[in-house]
Amino acid sequence: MGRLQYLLTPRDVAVIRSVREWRFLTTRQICTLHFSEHASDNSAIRACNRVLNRLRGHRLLHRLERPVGGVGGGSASYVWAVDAAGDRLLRADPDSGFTKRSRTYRPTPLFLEHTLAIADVRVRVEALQRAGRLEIVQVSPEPVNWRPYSWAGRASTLKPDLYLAVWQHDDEWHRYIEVDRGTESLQVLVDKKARAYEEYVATGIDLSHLGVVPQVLWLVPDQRRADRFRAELDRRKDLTGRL
DNA sequence: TGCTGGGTTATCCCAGTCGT
DNA sequence: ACGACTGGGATAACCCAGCA
Repeated sequence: MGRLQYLLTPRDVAVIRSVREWRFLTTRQICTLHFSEHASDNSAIRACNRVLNRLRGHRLLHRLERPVGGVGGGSASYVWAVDAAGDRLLRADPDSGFTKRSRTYRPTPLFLEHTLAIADVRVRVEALQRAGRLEIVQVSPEPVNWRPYSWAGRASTLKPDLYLAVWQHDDEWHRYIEVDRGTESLQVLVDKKARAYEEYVATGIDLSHLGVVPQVLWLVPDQRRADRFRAELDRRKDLTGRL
């Protein structure tokens, strides 16, 4: 690994770190995050592909089988994960924060879609920052953003999909983000997830640590799902729904 | 159902630039 | 001079929508 380190540019390492941090990223997402300085989108995507294939050649990154389907026509982007050498590289750096070994595995399509959707939120926020619309203060994926807490004498862990703090319009916004792909039943969503948020906020942990109580942002596929989610939330008399 | 056009993305190839 | 990187044209591969 020692020699390989000297063959890598800071951008190479940043790409590997990003992929490890978000578990899976598409070529397009990596391009938006790390190849924004090119003259055109075409140049950026070409440069991105070259770098990704070079990293794949060193077994730093692993490319998943080409996913069939996709939105809006065209072949879907490749999906990337960290390969064995990339994982060793990150763990060799004590400052990277990655200490546990990450094994390459074949994710289920549902898990992959959900993970990529979360990463997509992060990429879109990055694009908004570049456009000068906001300033990212903190963005934390799982498991960094997990919040252990104790409720009614039982130990639990709040597991948001994403934690986001941004500076916008002279105000700092804190949000827990839940990305719903419409695949889980609304009852489960409300009874497990929404209830967990209410319990966690009631402990007052965030208020004492952050000085604020972040709201929960639920991202749903369409308006119909949003309406049904709201109705399901309103049916629970013990949930305030103000989060 | 099969064909066609249009849109998107990946890849190949060549030329130019830059650092060593 | 050489290798690595970058930019851009051309083209292949793939999917979707519309139409007969």
